[in-house]
Amino acid sequence: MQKNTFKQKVYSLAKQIPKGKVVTYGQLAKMAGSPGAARAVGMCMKVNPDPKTIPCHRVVASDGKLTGYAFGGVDTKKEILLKEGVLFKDDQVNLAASLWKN
DNA sequence: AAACTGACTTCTC
DNA sequence: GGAGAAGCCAGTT
Repeated sequence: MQKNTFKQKVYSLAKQIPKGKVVTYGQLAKMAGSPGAARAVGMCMKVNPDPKTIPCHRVVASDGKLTGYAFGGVDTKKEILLKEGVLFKDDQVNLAASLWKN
């Protein structure tokens, strides 16, 4: 199936996120080909068909804030990112050091 | 096909 | 600086 929908692009990009790095929804949406579709990106993560291959926990808000991730709350998400080697700034991710740049 | 929803972003008060 | 409202995009019902 060659639908190549926005969702598919988002998944492909999410899988390419390197360990110890994070990306914002707006950034991901822009890479997917639709800047401003941050909300759509978030929805794609929610439907996340392969949470094992799609590190949705590496996707954060524009300010590096941990949003969503109902697996246990932002607390669990923060722990995971911390183990990945992501730099944290209190309750936010240090985008200055851990923001993934394609 | 139309309307509503949603893990967002940005502006304004 | 914090809280509230409006806007934009894609998906689901």
